[in-house]
Amino acid sequence: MANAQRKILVTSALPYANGPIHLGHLVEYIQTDIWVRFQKHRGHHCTYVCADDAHGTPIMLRAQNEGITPEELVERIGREHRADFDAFHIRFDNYHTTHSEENRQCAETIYTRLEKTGHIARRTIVQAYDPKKQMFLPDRFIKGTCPRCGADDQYGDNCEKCGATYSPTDLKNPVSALSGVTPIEKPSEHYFFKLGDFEGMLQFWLKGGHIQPEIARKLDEWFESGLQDWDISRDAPYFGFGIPGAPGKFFYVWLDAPIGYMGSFLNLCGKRSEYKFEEYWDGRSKVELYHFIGKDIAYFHTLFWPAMLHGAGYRLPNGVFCHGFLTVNGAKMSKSRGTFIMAETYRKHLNPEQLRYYFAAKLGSGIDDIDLNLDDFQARVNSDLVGKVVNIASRCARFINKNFANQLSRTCTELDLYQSFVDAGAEIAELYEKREYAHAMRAIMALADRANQYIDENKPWVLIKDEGMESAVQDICTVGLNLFRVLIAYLKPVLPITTAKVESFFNFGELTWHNIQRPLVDHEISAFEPLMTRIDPKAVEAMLEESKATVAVAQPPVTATNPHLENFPIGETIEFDDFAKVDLRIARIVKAEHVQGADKLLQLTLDLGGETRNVFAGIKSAYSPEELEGKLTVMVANLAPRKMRFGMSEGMVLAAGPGGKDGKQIFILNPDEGAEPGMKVK
RNA sequence: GGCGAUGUAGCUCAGUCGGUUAGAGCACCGCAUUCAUAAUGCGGGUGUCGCUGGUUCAAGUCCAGCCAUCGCCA
Repeated sequence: MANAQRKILVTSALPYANGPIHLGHLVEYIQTDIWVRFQKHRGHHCTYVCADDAHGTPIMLRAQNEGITPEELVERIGREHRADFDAFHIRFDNYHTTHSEENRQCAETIYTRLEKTGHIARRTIVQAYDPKKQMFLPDRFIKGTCPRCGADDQYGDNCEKCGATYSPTDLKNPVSALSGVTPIEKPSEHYFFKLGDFEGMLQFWLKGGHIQPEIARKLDEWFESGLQDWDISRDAPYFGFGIPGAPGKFFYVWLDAPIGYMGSFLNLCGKRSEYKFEEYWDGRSKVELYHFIGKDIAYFHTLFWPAMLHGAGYRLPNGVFCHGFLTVNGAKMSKSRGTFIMAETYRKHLNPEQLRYYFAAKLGSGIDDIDLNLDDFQARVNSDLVGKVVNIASRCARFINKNFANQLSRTCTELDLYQSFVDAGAEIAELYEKREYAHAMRAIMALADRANQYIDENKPWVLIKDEGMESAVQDICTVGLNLFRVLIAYLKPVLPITTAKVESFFNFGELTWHNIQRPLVDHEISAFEPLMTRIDPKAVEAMLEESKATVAVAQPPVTATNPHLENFPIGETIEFDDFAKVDLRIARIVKAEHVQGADKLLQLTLDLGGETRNVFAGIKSAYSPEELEGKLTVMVANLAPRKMRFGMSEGMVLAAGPGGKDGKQIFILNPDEGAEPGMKVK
C-alpha cells in the first residue's frame, strides 16, 4: 500500500459565505486536513481543494442590508474564512469561490449535458411571493400559523411546535419575514433534475462501499419513500448563475455548490500545469476522489451529486465521508453559555494545534457527534502532548546540548526498541487511512509511555554524576530523542507547527513516514527550545467570555429589519384596570421534571411563598430541569387552571422568544436580585 | 408525528462473531523519583453496561417496549 504512489483529490464541504467559521466547521476541515497531510506525508500525490459557497438568497439579502454588492460581501467573508483556515493550519492546495467563471463553466456544462439527455423537466409551480420586495420567498423567509396545530410564528416549511411538514402555501396568516406583508401566490416555471432517472445507478454505486454503513441505512429510507425530482431553479432576483437559455432563471445555490469542487479544481488547473482537468474528472478517471462532509448534507452528496456527475459523463467519488456535529461541554453550542465559539475567538486565546490534537483524539470513522469538553480538553492536551510527548525531548535534549556539544551518539544502543516504534507505524498508518484518528492517537500515546518508561529505567540524571558514565548518558538520550523523533513523525499530520520546530531542532530536513526507518546518529542537533506549553485555564475562560460578547455582533439577522415587532406588532392599547386584572407573582422553581410522552413540556413546581403550584411550561427545548431548579421567575398566578393531557396546569410562567429547536430561543424572565417568592409584580 | 443514531467508571471514550473476572486515557489515592515546561515511573479502589421484559447453557452484545439526548423528514 505504501509503495505505489496514489493520486488523490480531496474536498471539504464549502463553507457558506454568509458568516464566520466556528469550531463546528473546524471539525470537518481539521479532519480533512489531517487526512490530506497524512497522505502527502506517506508520499502520495494528494490535492485538497475547497471554496466559498457564495450564492443564494441569504447572501443577496445580507449584502442589501449592509448596503454593498453580494460580490463585495462574498469577497470580504472569503478573506475572513481564509484567515481562519490559515490560522488552524488547514492547508488547501486551492481555495476558490463558487462565484467564479470556472464554476459557471462547470455548472453550465453539467446542466447542458443533463438537459440534452433528457434529465431536466420543466413544470410550473405556485410559490409564495413578496409583492413589496418583488421576489419569491424561500420557505424560511415566510412565517405564519401552523395549519395543523395552530402554533404561531412558524417557518414556511415545518412547524417546530408539532413537527408537521407542509408547503409555505399551506401556512395560515403567512407574512414575509422580509417586508412583513402578506405574500401572494404566484406561478412560475421551475426546472427540475429528474433524480429518479438515476435510481438504478445510485443503488449500484451505493452498494460499492463508498459510504459509511450508517449513511447507507439512511439512504435506504430515502429510496423507500421514492426519489423525487429536485427543483434546481430560482427566479430573479437571485445571486447566482443564470440558467443557459432560460432568461430570469438561476441555478439554485445547492446545484452549483458541489460543482464548486470542480470549479476550484479547474481554477487550480489554470495555475499549475501539472493538473489536467480531464485526468481527474473524466468518466474513466483513475484518480481517487473523496468528499468530507457533515452528516446533515449527506443527501446532496450521496444522491444528487453522484447522479449529476454520472448524468453529465463525469466520474463518481470513491468515498463520501460523513462526520457528526460538534457539541461543547456536552450540549449544542450555545450563545448564552459562550460555547458558540468562532474560530477567530479561539485562536486569539488558545493554540490551534491543541484543538487539532483534541479533535483527532476524539474522531473516528463514524458519524457520531463529538464533544469538546473544555475540562477534558485541557487535561488531555496537557497530559498527552506536554506531559508525555514533548517532555520526552525536553528531558533528553538538555543533556545532549549541555554535556555533549549537541552531538548524538555514533550508534543507537537500543535497536530493538527503536525498531518496535518503527514497526508500530504500519498500524498507525492504517488507522489514519481509515480515519480512525482517535485510535491512532491512543496508539501513539502508548508509544510515548514506553519512551518515558525507557528513560525512567535508565536514569541518565543519576549516571551523569558518575565519572566514566558519560557515554552511557549520551546513548540513553540519543535513544530517547530518536524515539521522540518517530512519535513526532506519526503526529506530523496533526501537529504541523510543532513538527516544523522539531525538524529544525534535529537539523535533518523534513520528517516523512519513511525517513524514520533508521535512527538518527552521529549527528549534531540544535539547542532545544520549548515546543508547547500547557493550556492556561484563564485563557479558556477568557475565550468563553469573549464568545458571549461577540456572538450578538457576529450574527446579525438576515431579515431586513428586526423581525419581532413585525411578527408580533404592538397590541391594542389597554387601560390600567385591564392590566391590573393579571396577577403576576414572583415564584421560585422548586422542582422541574421531564414529562413522560411530552416533547415540549416541562413540569414545574412553583413556590409562591407558601403556596405551591403545578405548572406545565413549553420550555423543554431551551432549558434542562437541572438548570431551572432554584431559579426565580415570574408567573401569572390568577390564570384559570387548565386541564392538560398530562395533568392540571395552575398558571403559567412568562417567557419571551419564538421557540423552536435551533439553539436557545425561549427565555424565561428572571427578577432582579432580592425579589422573593410571592411578591406581586406591578 | 414518522424514521434514524446514541446511552458503558467522576469526565472522555473502546468493547470484534453472544463466551472466562467488562477495558483504556484523564481525574483520584499511595509509594518512588527530581533529568524535564508542576513533568515521569510503579501500585491501587472505582461500574444497576439508560430502564423493564424476552430469546439463550450464556446478553454490554440479539429481540420488544419504555425513558433520555441528538439528528433527519429533501
